[in-house]
Amino acid sequence: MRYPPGHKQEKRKELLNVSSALIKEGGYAATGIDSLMQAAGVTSGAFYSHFASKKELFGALIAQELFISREQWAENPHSSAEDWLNYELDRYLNLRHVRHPDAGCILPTLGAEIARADTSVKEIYEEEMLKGVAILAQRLGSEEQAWAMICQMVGAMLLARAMPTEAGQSAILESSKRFLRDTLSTARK
Amino acid sequence: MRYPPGHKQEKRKELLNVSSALIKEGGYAATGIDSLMQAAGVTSGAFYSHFASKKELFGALIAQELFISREQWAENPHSSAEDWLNYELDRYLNLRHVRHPDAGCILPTLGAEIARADTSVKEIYEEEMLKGVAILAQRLGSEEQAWAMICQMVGAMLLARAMPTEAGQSAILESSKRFLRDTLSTARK
DNA sequence: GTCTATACGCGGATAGAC
DNA sequence: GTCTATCCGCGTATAGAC
Repeated sequence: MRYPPGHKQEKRKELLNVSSALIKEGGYAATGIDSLMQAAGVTSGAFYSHFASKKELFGALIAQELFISREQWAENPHSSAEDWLNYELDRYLNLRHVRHPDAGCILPTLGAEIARADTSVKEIYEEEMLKGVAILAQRLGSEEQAWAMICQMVGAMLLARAMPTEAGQSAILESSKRFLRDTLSTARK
Repeated sequence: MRYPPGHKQEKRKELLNVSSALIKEGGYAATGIDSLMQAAGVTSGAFYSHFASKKELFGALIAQELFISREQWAENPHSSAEDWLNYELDRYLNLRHVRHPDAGCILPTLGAEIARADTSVKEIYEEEMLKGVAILAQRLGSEEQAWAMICQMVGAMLLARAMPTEAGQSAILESSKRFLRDTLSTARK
């Protein structure tokens, strides 16, 4: 069968999207290529027509996911510093995000596995993170505050997801939200 | 089932200690019982004389590790709020901790896997975390600040460990440290 | 309690037909 | 490109000897 030009690139992207959700849900190490490809409607053999290895998939997944995260910042409609911040805090630190890691930020769910990965994977992570911090620093006024905001949100999501009850999850989310709202507000300057 | 005699209790604790280090290093799912028991000098068959399953080990590991973390807070020699805080920030947010997850806090390295575990495991996590937050809240003045400090430190360690270079790791650690130092200082009250 | 041996399934990756 | 079939190793857990 003959395929239209660009078909392979599109198929690769499709496999990547399906894999991203499943790996964010179940973890990188724990999710096999078989189940990823089954979810995409092909067999595991087809995987290697698009990726050289599972590690390459991991790197591509990180780059794509962090790119998407930055795009979401750009969609924030508010111009005032305070409104912009509140919008971001509500978008990240909510129970829907806690319950759906497959559709959320890659950092709370896969950060520890990136830390255990090869240097080649970590370099992709670094490059994408530095782009994000640079953008955020323009909004907040300093790179220090940009890193602090990211660490706070990622840590809160990580610890909230491990809580067995909604009450416990909310306690963590709301604490971090109020804390960032107070400490990053322009009123402090 | 009867409770084991003292000798068995000690052996169980020894297995737990060895397992903790290896699992914090390599991840819970990725580290097999074979390699854990090999490091402890026994065979995998012996494991099941002390634990009903790998999940039970995971729960016991979480309880023990979070207990140890609380004990470390108690060892802080400073009485003034500012000195106490600076001591904790330096103890947690440093490059040695980044480089040695096997000897460090369980939350950055295993938090995501706790989030994916059974409710029984999460309940152990919740119970131990609430004890810790209560202690920290006494120091900082509110539970909100206690949660915020923990989330910030855990998030910073998670994201710093994924950085491929020491410079990148330090940028994150120092940002979080200065941020918490400024925002949690008693001067704000 | 700990050992050896084993049951049984899933992991990543490859070869060759179509 | 995708399929089926397969290699080979590791995963948890159990059975039975000592």
